[in-house]
Amino acid sequence: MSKENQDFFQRVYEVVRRIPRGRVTSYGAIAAFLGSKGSARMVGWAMNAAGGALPPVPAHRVVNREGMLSGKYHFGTSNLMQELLENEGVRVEADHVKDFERLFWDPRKEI
DNA sequence: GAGGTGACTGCGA
DNA sequence: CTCGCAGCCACCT
Repeated sequence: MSKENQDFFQRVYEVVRRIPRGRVTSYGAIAAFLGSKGSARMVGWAMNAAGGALPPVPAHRVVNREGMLSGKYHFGTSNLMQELLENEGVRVEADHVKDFERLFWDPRKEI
């Protein structure tokens, strides 16, 4: 783990923690905001490592570009991610965020 | 040291 | 319209 990697992870966490309650964003949007445009996978990996991060990172607010809960199987249980979202007022149907375009939070515009 | 994998995305067939 | 492929980069075997 190099120093820059840690920094990258920290930046990802910082952005994710700024996502307002009841809103969502995409891996690609975060990657683009951090300057690693084509590295959406790294954002996903950062979420994988976010499990033990403090303060906690609301990884459930990060979905893929279609609003699909692609990472739900990385949570404790497969339905935990959806429950967390619905608990915040985000409607989820068939693993898809409803009104995704309306709930989408773009760090490039909001920060 | 080399090859495979993946919480993604965009483009071409 | 759906399906497949290449690019991306850190981690795991």
